Amino acid sequence: MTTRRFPTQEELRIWRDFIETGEKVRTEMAARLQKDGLSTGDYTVLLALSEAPGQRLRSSELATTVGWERSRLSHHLGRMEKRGLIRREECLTDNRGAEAVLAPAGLELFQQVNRPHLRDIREIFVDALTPAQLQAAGEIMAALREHLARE
Amino acid sequence: MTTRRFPTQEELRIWRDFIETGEKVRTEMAARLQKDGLSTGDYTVLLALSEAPGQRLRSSELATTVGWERSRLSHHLGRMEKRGLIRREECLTDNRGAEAVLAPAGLELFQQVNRPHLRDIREIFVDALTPAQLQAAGEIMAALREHLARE
DNA sequence: CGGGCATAATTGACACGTCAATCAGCTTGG
DNA sequence: CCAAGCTGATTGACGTGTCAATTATGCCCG
Repeated sequence: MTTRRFPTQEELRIWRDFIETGEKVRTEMAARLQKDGLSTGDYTVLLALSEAPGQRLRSSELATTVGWERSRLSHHLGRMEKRGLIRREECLTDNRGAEAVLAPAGLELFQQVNRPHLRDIREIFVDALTPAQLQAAGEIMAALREHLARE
Repeated sequence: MTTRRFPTQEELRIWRDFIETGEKVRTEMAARLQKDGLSTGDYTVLLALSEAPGQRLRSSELATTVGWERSRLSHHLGRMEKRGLIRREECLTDNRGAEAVLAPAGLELFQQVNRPHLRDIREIFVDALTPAQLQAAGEIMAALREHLARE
């Protein structure tokens, strides 16, 4: 069987659904977090730091942990530092390096926001799907990711 | 049975997978389109206009067609107009109104990019999934969307 | 040792998205 | 008819993301 060159109408519809629904879900979650003064990026960084030993991480480790490009992280840390959520320290073992450290204000805000955020995940995502759909979603995401990685 | 307040570890893992994988897929597609000089937003607008009668649409219709907020569309059309991909015309039946019209350069670029883009959808998305997964993906997106709408 | 390359991180320029404010023109009820 | 309010669209400010260039340091090999 030859590989079809183009997607069918139905495949296209699902692709667009995938993109648009993903956008809507992210937007909704971003709006909810925003009410507590955090962007999704802020939350991601605070979560990673709060789980790190000493609540600090090298910039590059943090970047791979959250799956961001270096420069994106650098810009984001700059904004978070300005707001007092984190601070930066020099790395003792590598003078090129920098460490991001969770600041008290950042920790407090994170703790304040975390439970409501988890509830929102349940409300927006988990409660929308049957257990079978949830599992299928996990498998689909894994398949997409794997496929992307091998290109 | 009482509703659990927080997601389980597994549910949380799937949520994060959903967000991160979606981001990776969109980023990959955006990078491919970018090689031809289009953002995903550009493509969305060009597609909608190219399918519209007279290749023109009122701003507000265009906004609902692509599912964007007005101001987002307005900014985007401004950028596309500057590049000569579209132009704006006044609306005859409503003096407040504006119409976006596909410009020749926009049509040409869209036609040039469309087939490669469709191939990319197949490569990145359709080919990564089994037919069953694809169908499941469609159902999952529908469920999420429906759930969001009824909040 | 030291020149050249790799790596850590930042920066600047620019595209993008959201929010709140604004402006102009339509519409309607007293 | 006209003031009040609604609607279509734009704007400015700001946070965010990407790309390319830059800075500074580490490291390796000749």
